[in-house]
Amino acid sequence: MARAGLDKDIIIGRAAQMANEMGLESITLKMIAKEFGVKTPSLYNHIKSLDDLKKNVMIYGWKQLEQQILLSVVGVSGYDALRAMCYAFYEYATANPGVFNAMLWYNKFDDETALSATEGLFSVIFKVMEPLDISKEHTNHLIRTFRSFLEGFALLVNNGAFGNPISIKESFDLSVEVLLAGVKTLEGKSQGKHKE
Amino acid sequence: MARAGLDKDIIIGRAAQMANEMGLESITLKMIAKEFGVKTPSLYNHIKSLDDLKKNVMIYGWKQLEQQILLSVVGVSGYDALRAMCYAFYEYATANPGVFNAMLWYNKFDDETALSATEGLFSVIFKVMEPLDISKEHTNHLIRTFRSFLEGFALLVNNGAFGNPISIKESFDLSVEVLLAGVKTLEGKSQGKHKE
DNA sequence: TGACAAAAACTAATTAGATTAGTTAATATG
DNA sequence: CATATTAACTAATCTAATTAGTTTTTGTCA
Repeated sequence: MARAGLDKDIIIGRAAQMANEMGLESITLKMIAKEFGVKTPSLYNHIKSLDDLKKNVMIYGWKQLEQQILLSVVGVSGYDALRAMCYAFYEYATANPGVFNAMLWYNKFDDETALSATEGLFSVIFKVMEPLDISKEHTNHLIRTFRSFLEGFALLVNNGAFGNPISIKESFDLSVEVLLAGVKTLEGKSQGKHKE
Repeated sequence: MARAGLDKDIIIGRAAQMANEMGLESITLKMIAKEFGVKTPSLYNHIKSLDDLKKNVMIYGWKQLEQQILLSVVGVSGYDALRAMCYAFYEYATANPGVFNAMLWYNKFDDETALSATEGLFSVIFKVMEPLDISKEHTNHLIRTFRSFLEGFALLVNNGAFGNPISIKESFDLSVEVLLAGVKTLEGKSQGKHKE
């Protein structure tokens, strides 16, 4: 009955890795316990439930992604920075499909922890978009535009839902350019609804 | 032991409805059986498994969506038709969150049935985009662009992941205009990589 | 150092749900 | 009407999550 030296972070890290390897839905507490040479109920000394664990994997993912995105924009600015963030997102999401899956599904806003997991990322994105000549309100909407596209694209790639033989990379490249071109059309405009 | 008059389509329809009401993940065979006043194993006379049922809900959804999209473009053409399709997608996906969820998750391309569920929809989209002055190859990529954005946006809305107080409808409106503006920049261009 | 509180494992048991096997009753078809 | 098929049933199995209650380590402090 020697102790296995487990703790919450170790379990989260391993669960994340296993989720990437075999799919988020496939991981079970039994499997995770086995990885550590421990019986299933022992995990409950560190986590609240399987659902709680998956939520923690979600937070873990957003933190990692924030780091990657941060790295991607050092020394880059303007539309190039926006583009760089898109690629960083895509690379992380497709390289970590299980974790990304958790990021999609446990990312309800009603959850305080989920909120705090993404607020750092948001402030980075805001900083990158600030120098563009785009109104604050448009920027808020555009973040949703990009987020939707990026999460949707990665989801489809990870699920193998793009069946056509045409190149996925080219689709991504073109999509990003189309989005950026669309954003440029908003330069200098304030939001339409303003009664100024 | 009177027969309940079940058949596959009836079960799929009810499962779809229940998925919309309580979430795809929450439905169980026990609950569905109860709805019909039948014991759980009886369902197996009509479906192969719970997973099979969810896959059928997915197909059911794509068929319904195809109808809605078709309706949305009668008498409309060009960019207006593209815009109309976006709105039809959004309305269907958010009005049917459980079914949409199934559409996202069971839509692997490796599946013959999944393929056939969406090919009708694709041909509609192609027809709508044909009159635009956009190369065939760009069109293929752009379909992925729109699909990614639309699935991503609806996913985020349905999950309650947009926490900001800013209007979701305005975000969608702006996003669609940004995408359309981006698409217009491709008019008249053939794909860059061609060695002609 | 030794006692003890807290933490981490464990075993045993419960629950829930999917699924399978084998049985019986209703229905449709000749 | 006879019978084959279909649809329902009961009983049982399996898997996984979770809880309760017990034992063993381990770290701390007098």
